Amino acid sequence: MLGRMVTRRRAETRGRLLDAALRVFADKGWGQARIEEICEAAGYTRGAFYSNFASLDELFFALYDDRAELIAAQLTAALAAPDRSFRSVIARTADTLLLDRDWLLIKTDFLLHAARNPQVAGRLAEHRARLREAIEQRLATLPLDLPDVPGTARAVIAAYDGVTVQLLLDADVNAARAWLTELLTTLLVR
Amino acid sequence: MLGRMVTRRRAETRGRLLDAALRVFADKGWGQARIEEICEAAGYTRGAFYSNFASLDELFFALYDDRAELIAAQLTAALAAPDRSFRSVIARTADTLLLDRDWLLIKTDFLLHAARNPQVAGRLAEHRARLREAIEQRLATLPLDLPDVPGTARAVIAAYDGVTVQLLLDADVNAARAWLTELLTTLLVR
DNA sequence: CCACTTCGATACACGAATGTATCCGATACA
DNA sequence: TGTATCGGATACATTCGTGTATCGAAGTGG
Repeated sequence: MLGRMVTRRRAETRGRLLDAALRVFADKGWGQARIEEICEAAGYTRGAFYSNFASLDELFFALYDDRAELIAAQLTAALAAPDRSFRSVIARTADTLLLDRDWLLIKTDFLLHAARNPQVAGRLAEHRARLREAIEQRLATLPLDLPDVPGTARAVIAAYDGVTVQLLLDADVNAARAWLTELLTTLLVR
Repeated sequence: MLGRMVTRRRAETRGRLLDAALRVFADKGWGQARIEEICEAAGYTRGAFYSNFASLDELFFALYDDRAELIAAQLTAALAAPDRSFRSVIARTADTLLLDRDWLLIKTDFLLHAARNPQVAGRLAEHRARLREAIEQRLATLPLDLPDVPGTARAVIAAYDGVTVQLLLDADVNAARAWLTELLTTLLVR
């Protein structure tokens, strides 16, 4: 299994499994997702799964890492773009962070797992640190004269997490974005 | 099973099962908690369980309702007590809301379940509505001259949810309380 | 104090999900 | 195009958790 050559067919299968897993995990939750269900959603049988992953956890971790990477890149890009006002920074940040409810579901599953397994928590902490750092750097460049940039960055993340809960419950992405925008404005403009 | 007489022994068993379930659910999570493990933690076998509950879900819902009731009562009491300053209101609110990390773990499990099952969401919405209402009423009596009381109440809840995530990750209750206090102060005093 | 009820323990049957071993078709490469 | 390797399907054994049926003991009321 080590140093295995990655053929085109193999990469294709792996990709389809990951895509299907995203849907199944979002739908059923990590704990209730079944290997067979993911395979079925991807159009394979369990043979394909065990040929590509050792366990469901391995698949979940791979999926989480992929997406976390993607989100971090998107946020960094959104923050790096030039802006007229910091209000537009806020708006774009809110849009970027609240793109995908499925991802929030999976992320929350992962959060719970991390909360119960300290060794898993590291992966999540790393991801959050990246986001926080990107936010801190952007905050420092805003014409806001903030007394406590790290604290403000943490407040931004807390607001994000708080609005995430709201979005998970009412599934209204637009309302959540407006709400996050309002919260961030309150936190930053005072 | 309907209209069953509740003997002392029965109430005792049910109570022990609920206590044990709280620990097991907090430890393993709803999806991974096994009936047998709960019975073992309570000092019974599965016979006792099936004599008192029809399913694990029924037990979980009973547990959730009990605790939600308790928390709501605690918060209402904390908010009702007379205070010199609103800063002390904030501090006591923060203390009340962040008493018990186990409860936060279970509540988050429930949140995820509600996010995926609209019919379950009602229970949670009801609980949250009670908390929000208690907060709104208290906010109205504070000498703060808030322009948007309902909005501020929602912001308070968002801050609570945001800090909850932080507490789940680093398990530092004192830090979380200080942090929530700071956030609430920022939101209210401006 | 005895008969009767209830509660929880034990034993059993069943179903679901997993992981592995094996096989065959597909794919890459000479 | 022939051949060797790889990838996924299939079948099987096994484990784990559930739910039910039954039994004995503790508790209850007359």
